[in-house]
Amino acid sequence: MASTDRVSRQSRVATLPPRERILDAAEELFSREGIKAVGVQAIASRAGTTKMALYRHFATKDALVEEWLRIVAADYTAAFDQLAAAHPDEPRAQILGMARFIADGLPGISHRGCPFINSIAELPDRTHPARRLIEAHKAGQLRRLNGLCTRAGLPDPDGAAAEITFVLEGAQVSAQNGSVEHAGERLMAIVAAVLDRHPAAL
Amino acid sequence: MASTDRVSRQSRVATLPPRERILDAAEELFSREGIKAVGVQAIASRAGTTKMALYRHFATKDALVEEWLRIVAADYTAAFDQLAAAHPDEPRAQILGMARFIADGLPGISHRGCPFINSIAELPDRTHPARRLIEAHKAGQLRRLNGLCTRAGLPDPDGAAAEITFVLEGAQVSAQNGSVEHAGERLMAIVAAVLDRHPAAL
DNA sequence: GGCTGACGATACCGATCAGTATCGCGTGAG
DNA sequence: CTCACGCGATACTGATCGGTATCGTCAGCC
Repeated sequence: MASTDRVSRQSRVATLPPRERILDAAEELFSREGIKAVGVQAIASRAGTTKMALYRHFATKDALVEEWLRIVAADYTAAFDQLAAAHPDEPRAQILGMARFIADGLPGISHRGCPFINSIAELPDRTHPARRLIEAHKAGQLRRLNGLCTRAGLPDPDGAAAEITFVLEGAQVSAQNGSVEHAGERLMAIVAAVLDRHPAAL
Repeated sequence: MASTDRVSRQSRVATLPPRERILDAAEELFSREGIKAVGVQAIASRAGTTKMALYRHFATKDALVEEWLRIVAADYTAAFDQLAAAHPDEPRAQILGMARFIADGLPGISHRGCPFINSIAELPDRTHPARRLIEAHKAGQLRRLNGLCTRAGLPDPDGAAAEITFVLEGAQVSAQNGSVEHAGERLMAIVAAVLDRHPAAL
């Protein structure tokens, strides 16, 4: 009856229950090498356990992939929710905060890329649960951006939300392939310009 | 990379030499399923030949991947060169042409994504020849855009080139994951707005 | 104290992978 | 005519894949 709820991201790795260690190992390896490139044996080894233990907690490798992506998506959502709570009536600050969150993440994922963009490349089947999860997450993110642009009083909130989405995704892709330097600063400048293009209603 | 090119190639599959049939099959399967998901046997079968014939023309699977990406990159470069030849002294028209080229390609790759973005996700090793090829291609594309923005008289050509790059990449990602509707129209409107934001020097 | 169930270790399964060896056929060049 | 060679077909190698079976051990709980 061990609680499966989120344990704060502290380095008590050695004492973490197997399921959490497996998810940590999966996060590490899937992000670094890709889904198909990583075998369940490698994940189990890095988690300091065995394949059998892994399969006691996850029915299949696909289920583990799905759970990993679910956690990543939840982390993003939580960060954005926190932003919303910190700036409840400042949609512009929330949008800039989201951009800052992505921009600050760029060095960390540098040359490796966004887990969603990378994973969807390995999930061509649109009916795959993990792919559905990614698409739902991206749709929700756009919906959030759309609401913020509307509340920010932008004249074309749909267009602005689409543009910001493009720029956020594109910055991650360009940071990964190394073509654009200082992608984070560029990203922030562009999003700020989109907002500055029209007077602040709030 | 134009779809008409691929179609015409495919309709004459029966008469093409084995090497070309293999490259066509690789294009089809790698784009649709991903690199790791496709075995050399599947490529040979779809090309109407055998693994042995494949290995007579390509030393390894990696070499075939590399050659495929080289062709895709060359197709993009050829299309942009053609644009440059058609509008030699109209950098704005060239930029819009590039955006149009990407926008028109979105429905074709819909929900499958750009081959470069997808492939780089499966090539985490930055020293891999195929990855080097992608990075060089993307760097060249940004260089081209940079030159065009400069010649178009934009006050901040580096910033504009980065923004257009972000938007082009982001549109492809968003079309793939299905979050943004009418990504092509959005893309064209944004690029046009970037250019319209400053007076046309040419 | 005795039971239950999670855990680690190991060995195994069938399938598939990239890559190789071999052989027979056909065709085109000398 | 003949010889060489590209080609298709088949069979094979050794490694690795996802997933399963089995067993000994140990910790918690009634």
